[in-house]
Amino acid sequence: MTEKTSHATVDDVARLAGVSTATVSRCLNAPDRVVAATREKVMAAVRTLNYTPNFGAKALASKRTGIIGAVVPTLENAVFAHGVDAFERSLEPGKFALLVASSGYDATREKHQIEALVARGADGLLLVGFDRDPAIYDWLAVRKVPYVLAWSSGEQHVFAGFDNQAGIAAMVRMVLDLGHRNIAMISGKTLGNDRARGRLEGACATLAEAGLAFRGVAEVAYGFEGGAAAFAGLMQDRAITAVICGNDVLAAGALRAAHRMGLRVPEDVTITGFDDIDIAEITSPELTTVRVPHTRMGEEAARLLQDLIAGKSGESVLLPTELVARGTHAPPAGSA
Amino acid sequence: MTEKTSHATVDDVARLAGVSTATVSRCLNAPDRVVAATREKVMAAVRTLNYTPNFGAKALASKRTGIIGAVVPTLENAVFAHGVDAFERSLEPGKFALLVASSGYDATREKHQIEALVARGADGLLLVGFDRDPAIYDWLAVRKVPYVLAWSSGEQHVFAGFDNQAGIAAMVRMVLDLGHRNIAMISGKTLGNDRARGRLEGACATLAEAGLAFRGVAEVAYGFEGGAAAFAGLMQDRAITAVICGNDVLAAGALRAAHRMGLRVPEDVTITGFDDIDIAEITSPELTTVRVPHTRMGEEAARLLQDLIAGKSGESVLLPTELVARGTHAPPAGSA
DNA sequence: GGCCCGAATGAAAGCGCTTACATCGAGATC
DNA sequence: GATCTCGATGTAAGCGCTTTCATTCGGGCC
Repeated sequence: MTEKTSHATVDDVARLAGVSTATVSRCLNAPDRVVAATREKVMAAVRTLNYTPNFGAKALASKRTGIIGAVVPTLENAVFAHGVDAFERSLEPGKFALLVASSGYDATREKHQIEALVARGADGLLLVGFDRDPAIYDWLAVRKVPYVLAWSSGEQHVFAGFDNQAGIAAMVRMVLDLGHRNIAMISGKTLGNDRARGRLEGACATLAEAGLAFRGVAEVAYGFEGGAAAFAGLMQDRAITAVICGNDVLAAGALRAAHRMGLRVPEDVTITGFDDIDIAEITSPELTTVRVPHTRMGEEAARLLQDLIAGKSGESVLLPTELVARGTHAPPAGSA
Repeated sequence: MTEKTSHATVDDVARLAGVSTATVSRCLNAPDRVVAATREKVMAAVRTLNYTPNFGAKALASKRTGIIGAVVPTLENAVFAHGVDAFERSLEPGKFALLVASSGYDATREKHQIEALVARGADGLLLVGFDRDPAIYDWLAVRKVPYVLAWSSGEQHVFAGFDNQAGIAAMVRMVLDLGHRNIAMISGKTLGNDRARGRLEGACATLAEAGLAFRGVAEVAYGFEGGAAAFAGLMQDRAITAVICGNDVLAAGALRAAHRMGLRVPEDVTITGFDDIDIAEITSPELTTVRVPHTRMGEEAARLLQDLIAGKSGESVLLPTELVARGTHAPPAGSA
């Protein structure tokens, strides 16, 4: 039983090892700048005293915390959970740790969260998408906090993302090629959400190229319920033979609604998703969707951000999306 | 354009406001200990200088960081993503932030992560389950880091969780009542995982009470694939009429395997899950499972941990689980 | 009217670490 | 052999904030 309640400090270690505190510090942070024999002594002292550096003191003196912040809309969305998970795994172990905050898709809350993370000394930030008050970017610039944006692509900032417009365009094109002409879309909320907006716009544009327009568009909150309700609403229009969804969760909801309405998928109606998260493989039929490399994106974002923090310049990474044709698409019913 | 590159400090604010640094500090941390007029002056100065307290200095001087750490197996598992999300949302805003680390279900990695979080000055920790090297608990005790365990229940530690054994027992009992006698189980890896072990043991015990034993047990890694493969293997034994799964993901995998094998669920085989995560509602048929209040658990854990950090005593919280009968269960085929 | 009390504020001592700079020696150089 | 060089280590000055203790001042009370 150790009686002492307060922790050992560098001074204690230095005294025990018979060296100066500077040497102790060097042993811990730049071992190669210390001769082997000395290092042994110090490390032995560290072990005996069960010494752990004080975080606050370290941060204060070195002006670095080794903390990286991430603000995502919510971890309940598998897309972000996976991305963040991969991001965290790709952080140099022992050097960086991940501080996570969620905004609940609320711009004001996101701003607070960013401020909170920076207030906690975050060395860098991972943010989702581009849409946000320019003042935030200015504020980050003033404070010299590097950041990487993910799940989108653009020119003004460093990002690790993909092209939402191009991704959905490929899907819409496939649906058109199948022969569908009466198409509807279930989109996520586009306000302040460039991912949802990009997908909606990309889809509209592709349709326009073919001289068409959506037969109906519903913009709903993220979740199975939203997708289900929107689908039921849209299908009042019996002419519709295909429904493009802004993400897999919406599509899964739509699929469930279709089942309940007694509609056969894909015979009666084609339903497509976006993201290719796990659930896309366990619906029946399995979901035709657009694969987004969430894991890879998390990894690239981590690499990028660590580079920026190290003072290197970061080259944005644009990852490819890929059409995954599974079981929820088919030519429209009439086309025999 | 502000030319100054270094940030304002308490001294700058104090000087501008014409007060002492002590007063500035009070204004920021205990506003009611300062007279209104003074507070106004100080706050004005804070605004003009765009002042943000230095995190390291604050942590060093106050011996608190306002950082709470959480180590979960992985965020890819919706169960933990939701729990952590709720936990984070329940942290007193502005006061605490969440540092998340994942262990990948690896005990050694978990230990490193715990150490890393504590090294980063975590004021408290959220951990999953009980199974871990006792040395870790000792280490935390020595360092006086409070922690709360979740997703399990037990006596030796403060927890916010539920009874895995009781939860699965209810399910097994229902399956027995339905008339099934030839039952198998697909369990998650039990090594170092008290949740999986509790479920497996709870199920075995309940069966034993009825004088029965599992007709087969497969222990597989988390994931759809594991569930699917295990199901295919187990069903070599054509006598089996019901398969209890340790969690919903395994069950969804099993369900997919059943579809592919041409088995009808629930007519040919009953499949049950555990957790009641989102996917339980979008499989078809929808999954019969055991609901675990993940969100509530995250909230309770946050409350509990914040109490502990504040020096209050924490009363563990045992949350109830609930059987959710949906579409994947039925009496065995022969029982007409 | 003098005294005491408490609220508001100030002075200054750290908190534990990093790091620029100084120092010390031993080998290299001529 | 004296001087120079450079690597290893020590010295000590902060980093920016919180907090204890002291001080001041305006009333209330006898």
